Amino acid sequence: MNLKELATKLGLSPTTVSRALNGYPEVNEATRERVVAAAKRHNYHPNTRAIRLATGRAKAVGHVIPIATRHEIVNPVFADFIAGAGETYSRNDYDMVLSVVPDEDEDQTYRSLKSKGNVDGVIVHAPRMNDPRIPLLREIGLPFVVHGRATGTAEPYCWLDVNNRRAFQRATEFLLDLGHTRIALVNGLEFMDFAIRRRTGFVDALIARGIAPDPSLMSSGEMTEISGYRAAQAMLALPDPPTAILASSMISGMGVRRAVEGAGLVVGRDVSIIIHDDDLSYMKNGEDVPIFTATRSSVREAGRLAAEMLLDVIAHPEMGPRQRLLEAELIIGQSTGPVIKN
Amino acid sequence: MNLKELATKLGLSPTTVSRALNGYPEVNEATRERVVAAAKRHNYHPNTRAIRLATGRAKAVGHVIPIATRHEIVNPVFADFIAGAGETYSRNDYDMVLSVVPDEDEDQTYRSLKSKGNVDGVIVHAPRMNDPRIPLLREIGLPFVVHGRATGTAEPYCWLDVNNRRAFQRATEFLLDLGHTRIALVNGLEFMDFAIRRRTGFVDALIARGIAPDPSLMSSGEMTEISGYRAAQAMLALPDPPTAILASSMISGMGVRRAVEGAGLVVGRDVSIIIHDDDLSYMKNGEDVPIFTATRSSVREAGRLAAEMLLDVIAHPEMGPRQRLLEAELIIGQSTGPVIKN
DNA sequence: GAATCGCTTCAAACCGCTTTGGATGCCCCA
DNA sequence: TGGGGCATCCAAAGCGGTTTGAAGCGATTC
Repeated sequence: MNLKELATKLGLSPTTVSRALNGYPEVNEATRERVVAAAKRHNYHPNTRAIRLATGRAKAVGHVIPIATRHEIVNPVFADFIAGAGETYSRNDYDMVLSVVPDEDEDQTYRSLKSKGNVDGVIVHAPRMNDPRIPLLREIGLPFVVHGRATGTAEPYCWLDVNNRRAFQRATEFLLDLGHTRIALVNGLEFMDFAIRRRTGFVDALIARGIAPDPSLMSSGEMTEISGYRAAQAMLALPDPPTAILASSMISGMGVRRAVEGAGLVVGRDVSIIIHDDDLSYMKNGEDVPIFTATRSSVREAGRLAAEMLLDVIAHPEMGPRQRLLEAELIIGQSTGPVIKN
Repeated sequence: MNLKELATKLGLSPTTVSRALNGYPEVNEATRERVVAAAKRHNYHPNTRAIRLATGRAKAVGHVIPIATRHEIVNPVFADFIAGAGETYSRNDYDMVLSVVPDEDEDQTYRSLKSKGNVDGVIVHAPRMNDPRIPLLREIGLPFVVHGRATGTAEPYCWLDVNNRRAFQRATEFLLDLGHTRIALVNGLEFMDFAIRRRTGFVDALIARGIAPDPSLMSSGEMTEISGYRAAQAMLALPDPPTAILASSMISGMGVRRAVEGAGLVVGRDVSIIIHDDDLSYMKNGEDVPIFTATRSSVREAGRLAAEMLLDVIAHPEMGPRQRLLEAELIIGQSTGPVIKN
């Protein structure tokens, strides 16, 4: 069943039927009801391909996933973000198209997405310092929203980010207030923008209390269990080991916990741990793992909001770049406690 | 730059230009080269929306992700599968569209995907027994490939699956050969088809050796760390605890390991563990976690192959349902050893 | 009673490509 | 020398919607 057939069946022109279904004002209310009823009865759904050609809009949004950087993208955080964004798209009748490409093709993928008209906009994932994708997308004129920020980019652009600096600053202050002075950071890869900001927050908080950051208590690596384990294990073997550790994710935090327990120490008593909790839907802090003190910010919610922002940018590009900074909450769990004096 | 403009610039008709670019034989080779060169020079890319309308094909494949079942779908296994399938789509110039919908809307989503013409086919994820999606998709005539199988479905359909039964049977036999007789299964949710098959393989192997399966050594639940931990912990507390445990995933296997170590036992000596390893790209057995003995089958490769199968079905529907059964390999790691006699 | 106006409706153009059904020119052979 | 065959190329008709410009018509206005 297509428009023309439906129109014939109703004894109306395609024009009127189209307008009736799309809520245009210049059609008689009685006619509209007749049309809507017939559409439902005949199970008529306008052909998306035709709509797209006629309107010149794709009604679709792209997410480009480079695959050589194997750890940072195909990961649970990404899956949750996608799930959140997908909810927004479904609600707004947009398609979400994922492009999985070798990362040397990423540029070309954006260009062809634009010139072939597959999508109306894209979400940029995992920004790095001076991320080249931002000037590229501006140049080719493809609307975009960055999940995170890219330090070093001069021109304003759309982004949605968690206040990573502030979150880690607060977490560090919380540990300092508990009397800890030997505090370690098990960070993500520090070419990622979020990791840079987290370290900044951590360092700032220490300096504000007159504590010089100790390089041997700061590590950077992939946010895996083993990576967290190794970093923590090495630090705990130092002559002057940390009494508190900040981990950049729940996964690496689990590695940290294993290292602590493996050293015969008790989490929350001998060593405090604070993690950053992305509130992953398949691995809840306190439900799927024993509860950690954490800076929490739902990455799924971030996906929802970033998608909303993108749809808004697509609908109203004239309104200029939007930005939004989400604050993480500090959840007090059982993995932290006052420093033990001896 | 569109077809008409390019044709004008070349002094040719759109017909000829289109044919030249699409490799049709009825165009002079010299002309074709001229056209191809001009297309490249002007960076011409045919508009996807127009192609789709004109050809009546979507050049896109759908993956429907229901969201209420929070654990089973938005999980790392799914992300890896998607990544694999996405590679295939990119190579074949197909779009991958993800629909994230509340699971009560799943039926309606398939129907509208079909009638609105957004996709040419879909992949069905996480099949259950007598899965209603299979008759539905057949009814509405949307080509599909199931990742896994649905026990109870009479009519033949396309699927790609790992031989879960055989894999768990072999793993169990391996443990039996090491002298274990108290072997436990920490399975996934048993309304999922793959979990049913794994249990079957496990039970069959025991019975073949004259061992009656002990219900208290068989658990079923979500494949999370904590779930594996709890199940193993309970089993180890039994009067006659297992000396070997089969875990349905690496994640739950890590929980099992933690329970074993927490009970003061040594993995691979006091208690053997075998996991099923989906060969996840962000969490490699032996690289990101200490090496487990495992039944291994790459879910990412499964994604690649399932996508290829689907594209093939779309291109040649007349060739009927295809099926493909992948065998898992048995990887001998350090988490298994002969039973200790006492 | 003619001109005007708002409310409805429609015919036709258009989006940018593919594809059908010729048309043209040229060579070859009877 | 005329007709058939082949190699090229093109005009025009879709694909299934949206959108522009205009028309029909009863009511209102002067």
